[in-house]
Amino acid sequence: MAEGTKETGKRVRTWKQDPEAVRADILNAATAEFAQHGLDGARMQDIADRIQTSKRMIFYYFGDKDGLYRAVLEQAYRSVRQREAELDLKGLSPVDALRRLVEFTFDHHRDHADFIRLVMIENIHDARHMRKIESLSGTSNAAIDQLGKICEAGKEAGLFRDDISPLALHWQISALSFFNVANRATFSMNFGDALFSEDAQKELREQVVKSILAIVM
Amino acid sequence: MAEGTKETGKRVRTWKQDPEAVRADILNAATAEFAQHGLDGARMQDIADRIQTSKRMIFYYFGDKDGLYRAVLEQAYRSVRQREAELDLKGLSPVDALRRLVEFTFDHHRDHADFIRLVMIENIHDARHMRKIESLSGTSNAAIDQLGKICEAGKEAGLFRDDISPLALHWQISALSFFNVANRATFSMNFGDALFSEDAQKELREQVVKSILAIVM
DNA sequence: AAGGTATTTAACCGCTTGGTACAATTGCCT
DNA sequence: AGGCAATTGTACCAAGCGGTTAAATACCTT
Repeated sequence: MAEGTKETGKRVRTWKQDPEAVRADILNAATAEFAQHGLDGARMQDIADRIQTSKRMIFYYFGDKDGLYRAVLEQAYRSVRQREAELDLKGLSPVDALRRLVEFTFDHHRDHADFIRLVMIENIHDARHMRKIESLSGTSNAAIDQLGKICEAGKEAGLFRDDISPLALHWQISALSFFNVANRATFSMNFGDALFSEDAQKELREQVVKSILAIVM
Repeated sequence: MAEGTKETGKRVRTWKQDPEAVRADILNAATAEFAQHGLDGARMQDIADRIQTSKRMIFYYFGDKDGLYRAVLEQAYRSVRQREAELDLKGLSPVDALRRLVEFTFDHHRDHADFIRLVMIENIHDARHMRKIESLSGTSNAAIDQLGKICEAGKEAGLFRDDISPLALHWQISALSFFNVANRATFSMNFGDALFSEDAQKELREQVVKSILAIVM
């Protein structure tokens, strides 16, 4: 095992059986494990078993369970924020931009259930661990800025109301997109899974778009 | 300790130091513990410590940790459904009834954070435990019926659109009310806690009402 | 080639935790 | 009075778990 010839891409693989790759593997395995079982439910041994490594290595690279969890959380947030930043709304009218943003958020949440679950888990812990991560402690966020710009443009064009709060708007977009993924299990249990077919999801997404547009117009 | 003279209310206290009260105490303590720490994070010893009883009694009454958790979940859902059923919308116009229902849901979620947390936890477990509870396995639910009646009345009065889905409507009401409580920690972390002041919450609630009304009208 | 450092393996450790064995106690019934 | 079943207290256990010790291995430096 471990031909020791994996390529990270940049570095010429100085020697090591590519410790950065091991680190990355552990991080990904841990992400899956934590997302699936929560912080307390996750097992270090099971994380090691997901890849070809030993429990020892996890402690070697991440210190302890909490450190690993924090690293997972940090990477997850960083990825999401990056993908958010990549959304290009230039050239779109305020209405189209808003629609696009909502659709993107709705789809993005659906496509990244692991991230949603990590956020659920972190909320169960009252965001205790997030708070310790410096790179996440800032209250600034590109998502709000993006939304703020759309709102400004909309107001100037006389299309949107004057009293819109980008923050409250984001709150609502997030709420609907988040719930759709986070509470699927219990919602289905209580009311059936009719809303989660592909067709129903499309309708739901459109309902969300219309809801948001109704708020600003 | 245990004067052995507690009154449950009805029964004349045949003998025992009121085992039903003990059972109820355990259930309440367990509810708090599970809501706070999750299924895996909860400690049987800590539950016992919350009241004047021994770990032994918990196993005596509930079998094992899972059994206790299921009992907690069942009681929580039963309470919520009962309170939902007590909401009286008779005599209100469709619009007023819907507004009232939304406001009730929003407030109810806020007032029962423990229940919300239990649902979050159960979703992390893909509703695995709920599924084993017969009294919850039915897909029927009074909330939808109530909403269905309002929609019917609204349509007949020519106030509501024809193509409303009570289920999708409930989904949206739940989503907004749920997220407000469930994701408060991470949302505050990311965007500050401006939306969670009393005033902002009132505005948010009104925004939710308007959103829902916009869908049906 | 030798010394040094980063990485990896293998075995191990002690505490926590869910769960139990067993006896004692309590009140009811006959 | 004495048996019986429900309830409770005490002490305990085996397994699982996060974390560690110690030593080997691989590569780099000089």
